[in-house]
Amino acid sequence: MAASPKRPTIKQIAEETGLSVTAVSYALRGERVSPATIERVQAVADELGYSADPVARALRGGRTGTIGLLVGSLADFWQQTLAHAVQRELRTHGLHTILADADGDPAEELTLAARLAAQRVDGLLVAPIGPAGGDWAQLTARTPTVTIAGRLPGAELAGEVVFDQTTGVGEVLRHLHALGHRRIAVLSWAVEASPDRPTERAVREQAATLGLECELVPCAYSLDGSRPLALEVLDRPDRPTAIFCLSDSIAYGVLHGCRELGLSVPGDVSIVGFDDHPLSRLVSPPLTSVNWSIDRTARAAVGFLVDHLAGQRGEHRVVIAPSLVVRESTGPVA
Amino acid sequence: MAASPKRPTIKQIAEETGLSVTAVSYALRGERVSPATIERVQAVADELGYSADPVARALRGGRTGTIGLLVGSLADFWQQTLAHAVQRELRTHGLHTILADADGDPAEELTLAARLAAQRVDGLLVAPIGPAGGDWAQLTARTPTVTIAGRLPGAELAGEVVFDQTTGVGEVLRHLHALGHRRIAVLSWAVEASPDRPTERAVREQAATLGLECELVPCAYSLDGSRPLALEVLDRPDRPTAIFCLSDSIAYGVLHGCRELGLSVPGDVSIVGFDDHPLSRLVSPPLTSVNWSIDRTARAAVGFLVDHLAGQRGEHRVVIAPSLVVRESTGPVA
DNA sequence: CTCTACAGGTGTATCGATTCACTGAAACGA
DNA sequence: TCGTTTCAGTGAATCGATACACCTGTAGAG
Repeated sequence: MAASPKRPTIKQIAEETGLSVTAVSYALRGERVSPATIERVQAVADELGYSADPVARALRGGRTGTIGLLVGSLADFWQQTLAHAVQRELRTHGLHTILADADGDPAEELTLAARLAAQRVDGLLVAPIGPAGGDWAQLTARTPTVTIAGRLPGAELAGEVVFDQTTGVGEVLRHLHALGHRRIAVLSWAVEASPDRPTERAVREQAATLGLECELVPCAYSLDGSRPLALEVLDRPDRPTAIFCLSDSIAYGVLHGCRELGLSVPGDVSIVGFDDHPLSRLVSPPLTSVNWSIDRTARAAVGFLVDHLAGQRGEHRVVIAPSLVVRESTGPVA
Repeated sequence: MAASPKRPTIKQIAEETGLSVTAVSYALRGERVSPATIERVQAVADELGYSADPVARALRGGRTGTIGLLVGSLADFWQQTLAHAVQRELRTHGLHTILADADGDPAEELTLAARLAAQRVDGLLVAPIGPAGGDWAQLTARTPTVTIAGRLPGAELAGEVVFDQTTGVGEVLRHLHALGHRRIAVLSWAVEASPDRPTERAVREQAATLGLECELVPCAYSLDGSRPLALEVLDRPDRPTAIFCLSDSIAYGVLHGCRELGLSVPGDVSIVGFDDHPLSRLVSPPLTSVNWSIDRTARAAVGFLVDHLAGQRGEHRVVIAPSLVVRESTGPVA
């Protein structure tokens, strides 16, 4: 093979055209120099297949056209879908994506975000798995940051997409209450990291109001994490009549566990999820869940960032309303 | 808030310690300078919270510790899972990931790969959606590249993870044949882009051998792409008795279509997938599919790249064998 | 006919880290 | 004691693009 030919630089164009590097730089952006020069430079650039080196440009301090996306756990199906939606939305704005995955470890989030910022992303989108630790003040002061369904301690935000989890929890609990359920297990993730998340608080408060007996069970975020837990919970003598999972991924594991135990859903136990992943209508039985429009979420988050980058400082907080989708995994208590 | 304090640089450490920038640079890597100096520099670096700027380092030409991962379509559930597995595997080697998503457009793949390379990734992992267009020779000569289940025209590879699709197709067709199926629709993706992929060729050849009537139907890669197609195929008077989907995502859409039409699976029609996504055992009915171990795939691909970066040029091609997982979506023809 | 303004360029410092070539001093063998 | 090697460290160039300060020739105003 030929010795790897280096990619063309602005310097080569300068030599080719007999101009100075400076002139070429301006010409490529269509500034200051004469139309004739611009055209000549463009021609040579096209011929050489030139494109500006993003690394050099980043070092100098300009825009990189790249946004960092930090997700709490790519093992979660919903966050996978979110990642795709955000990536696609960014692309419509001509922006590229760098994805980092904390893989379920909240302690990693700040580190990874810092790493993304160091790569000179123009902005940061963070969908944390729980209230991350550390102090985000410095980082967010330097890099415009938008959160998606999560809080960052000390952060100064360019935008915020909030899920109205309180209302979502309320709809689920009222739905179960109306079906006659009184003893409910709630599988929640990352509880150790943050025992007092608004979601869990909402569960406790609204359960009390409705007179429900709700037990919060900490759970791993993944399919395989929730299955053994489900087996344990369902094996008890005073088995709950319904299980409310704070993510669809968890619910899938529970469904699997029920199948193993030979329990019928919703005959023996009702199951509710909390993301409404596209596949939730296809699992067996189709999962009752709470939908937060992923498209609206992605569009809002990216919109905030793009506006901020364009210098527009307007409204930068949106609340995504939940909508309970009742399918076949919930039914009246036996 | 305080005016955003810039991140500490090597220069600041130099001033703080009274050393030259050069000395600090060496000290931070523990070379050449005296142990006492190394310790002093380390202390100051820790105090300032210094970490080397990856962009500056990249510009200079060194290793960046970052690998680019290009996937053909993040809309596909299997590729989502792959992305996560690869990301996690890279992390065990201390490597970071930049993810790019061609979003189903094979023409985008080369462009995005070039963009990743321009970001100075140390290596490239490419899971293309089909034989991508363009000439990959230049790019792959500059950046070590490993392919996952796909071919890149003109590429010189650091490694290659191949799926033995021929055998996989054979197992599926023999399974269906044994159940009595003779008229089968095969839903395939990205056919326009590459009508003669090995997979499709295998379908044609082995169908002929077994005496099966196989119709290849081009299909979009996503859930919502395959549903309408399924409706169309299943609505024909000479409806096939089985549908073989060349990805689980496609199969999910078909399952949904069957449900809408009130067709029973596998009573009225058998369905087979081709990735064995983790959720395939949970959909209704559980999907018969072909499994290619994602973990082994990710480990092999990353292994090739890591070895190549370490200068070891050994075996760099592995074939992942398929394993047919028979579940409840296939049954004897009525 | 001079003075000014401006279009159209060029030279050079800069971003942060790395690395080659070099220097001054100590250490060492003969 | 002299010459050489090693140690510890410095200066400057480099990677590619950008932006500020400056320079030159020409056109228009007075």
